[in-house]
Formats: sequence, C-alpha cells, structure tokens
Amino acid sequence: MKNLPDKTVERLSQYRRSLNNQLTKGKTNIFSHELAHLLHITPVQVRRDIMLIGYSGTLRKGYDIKEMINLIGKIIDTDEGQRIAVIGMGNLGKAFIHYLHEKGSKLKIVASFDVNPDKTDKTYAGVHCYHFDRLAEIVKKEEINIGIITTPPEVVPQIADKLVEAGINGILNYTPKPLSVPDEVYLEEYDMITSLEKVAYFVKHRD
Amino acid sequence: MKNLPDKTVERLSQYRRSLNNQLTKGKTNIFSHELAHLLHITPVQVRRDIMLIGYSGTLRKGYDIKEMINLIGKIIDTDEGQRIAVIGMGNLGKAFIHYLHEKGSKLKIVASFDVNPDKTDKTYAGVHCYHFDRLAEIVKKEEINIGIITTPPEVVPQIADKLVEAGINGILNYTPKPLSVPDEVYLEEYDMITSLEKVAYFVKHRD
DNA sequence: TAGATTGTTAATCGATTAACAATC
DNA sequence: TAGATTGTTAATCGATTAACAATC
Repeated sequence: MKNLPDKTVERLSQYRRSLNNQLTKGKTNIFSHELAHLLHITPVQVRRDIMLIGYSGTLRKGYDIKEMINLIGKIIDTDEGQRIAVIGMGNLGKAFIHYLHEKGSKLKIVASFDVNPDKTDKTYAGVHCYHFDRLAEIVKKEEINIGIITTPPEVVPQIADKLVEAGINGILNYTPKPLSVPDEVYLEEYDMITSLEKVAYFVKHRD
Repeated sequence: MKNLPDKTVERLSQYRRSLNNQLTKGKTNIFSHELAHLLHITPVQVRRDIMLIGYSGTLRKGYDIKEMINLIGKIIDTDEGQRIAVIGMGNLGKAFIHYLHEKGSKLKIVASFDVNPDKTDKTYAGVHCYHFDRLAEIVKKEEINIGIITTPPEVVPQIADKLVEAGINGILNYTPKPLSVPDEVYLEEYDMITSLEKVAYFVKHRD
C-alpha cells in the first residue's frame, strides 16, 4: 500500500483504540458518524480515511469493527511486533514504559538505558535498565529498531548518533533539543514545553 | 496583534529557547540561516515567521537576539505569568513539573491534584499536591487558568468538566481520551501512544 | 418509496517553499 | 561593485470539508 498521509496514520491509531473499546462493550458494527463522535472529528473525515486504507462498509450496518481493527493492525504493526528502547529513565521514560505495559500493543519496550547507577541494572515494569555504554551492544542483541529519547537535552545528539550507528530505524525525540538524522531513519519530535506555551498563547489571545 | 498561525506559535516557543541558549554563549545577533540551522528548518521559514510577528533585522547583522526574545515574550507570556495546575501525579505529571521547574519560564505550575493518599498533601519539586475533591476550590484560590491532564483516561471527561466549571481557560490533554470542551476554552491534545504508533508505521513503510 | 448512509470528487483552507526585488 | 542578506508575494503542497451520486 502506498504511503498514507501523516494525519491519517495518526487517526488510524486512534480509531483502533476506540474500536477496541467499542468491541469490549459488545458492539460489532459502527457508523462513520458514531466513530467520528468518539474522536470529536467529522464523519466525512472518518469515511475518507477508511477509503484511503481501502476498506469499505455497508449502507445498512456501517463498518465491521473487528475487520477494521485487523486491517489497521496490518497497516501499522509488523508481524513480529516492533522492538523499542527508551533512553533516559526519568519520569518521562517511566511514563512511556508504564503506558505501553498497560496496553496489549504490538509495540514492545524491551530495554531502557540510563547513566545513573541508582537506575541501571534494575527492572521497571518488566523492562531492564542498562547503562548507556551498552547501548550499541543491546540494540543489536535485542533487535531493537525504534528508540525513544527522554534524556536531558545536552546529550541528545550523541545518543541519536549512537542509535543510528547501532542500526535503529526510527527515533521519537521527546526532548526540547531539535535533532537531525540520516534520511533513512524516521524521526518524530515532540516538545512538551512548546505544547504548553502554545496553550498559553491561545489562552492569552482567545477572543 | 491578529492571531498567528498555529505552527508559527509553536516555532516561536522554539526560537525563544534557542535564542536564550545563544545569548548565554555570548552571541548578540543571529542570521536567519543560523537560527534555521539550530532548529533544522529553512531560513525562509524563519524570516516569514519573523515577518508575521512584525519584527525586522538588518542586512548586515541579522536579528538582535535580545530584542527578539523580548518580543516573543510579549507575544506568548502575560505580564503576571500564567498559572497552571497538573491533574494526575503519575510519572507524566511529575515530568511536567520537573521540566518547568528547571526552566526560567513565565509559566508556573502552582498546584497538582491526585486521588492517591500516598501522593496528596505532599510537595513535589515545590508544587503541592491536593486531593481531586479540592479542584474547584484551589483553582479559584490560586487563580489557575490552565490545566494539564495526565490522569488515567477513564476520569478525563469529569476532570475536564470540573476544570471548565471552575473557570479555567485552557486545557492540555495528554491522555489518549479525546475531549471536547466549550468554544471559549482552548484545548490542545496529545497522545503519546499515537506518536509512537506513527513512528512504527513510517519505520515499517520507509522506502 | 423515503431516509439514511457510504464512497468519492472537487473546492477550500492552511502551511511551506520558490522566486525575487531591495538593500547594505 | 559583488555578494550576502532581508522582506514579501506568488506558487505549491498537503489536509480538510463541501457537495453529491449511488445504494440499501
């Protein structure tokens, strides 16, 4: 399948979670306006996204929830499940481990890293914490292909270099330090302070 | 000043941090291509943003760093500084408090809330944690106008209702539960699982 | 049938980028 | 002057929304 638009991919992730939720409530089918309502978006947008992934529903019953969940899984997940490392075991790193631990996701955090000896060689929510120095070694051994960076900003460039060198394919950078990586590595950046300052701006300037 | 585009506001927050950084390094002026390089964006984008906020530089020296920092402050911050509450003192809530504690930001987290008696009536990084039940009371007393929600998803709608009722003006929802609020309240949502699944998708489908 | 719904194209909106005149 | 840079308009790209034919 040709690459989907950025925003559609984001929504697919959200559709899937909502659909799983509906499934546990005993629902088997759903109309575009119902799914739209759950996510606070428009029904057209839902139908267009569904069109883009090549699925279709029926006029009488809407979409089959199980079929859609499976299809979204085929699009987002790999058969083996992707293997992830968290670098930086502060509160944010722990939050990620905790979140993914709860969900029955195909994404698996299989290792974490830190420099603080109070944190290394311990296990948090089933995830072992190694010393930074062993990054390359463990990434290869555990076949990790995605890294989440939640370290202090100063060390981010070195961490990224090491991750890339170790052969990682995707990086999620949650620090305020902008990063650049080779083209073949997918990079997603998110900055918590910026998100908060954005709220502050629009609160200040709301009509 | 008329409302700026969403993305420009986000970048202003990032410009400011980079500029502060440069200032501590003893730099007083900066060219658009230098600033662009720091953020890994294009010089045109920098210049266009600067145009939109009504600032201008000089051909010889580029932009005056101090002036730009001050101007961005005037745009984003309020004179008194905005007062923020964190609802949910899990790892993510703590991460926010910790982050803002470090930075000399005008944004101040002045209270946090939780239900767990192990957490309430304690102070974390200078921020006192109250019981949920006192939300409305404390929001009014402390003149809080922004709330960051980092609770488990199930309770999010009630929390949001209470925040709105108490007269809050902006909400930053970091849970995977989509929210809708009255028009006069600014809402920003961010979902960590979605950001990770997006990376997973693009890693899987990279060429 | 009438009404509700899907699927899809065309129009619109918002953000980025290309192009270039002006200037030191 | 030649070269580097800013400021700004127009063109392009990407995402959302409006409009509507098809169908049960």
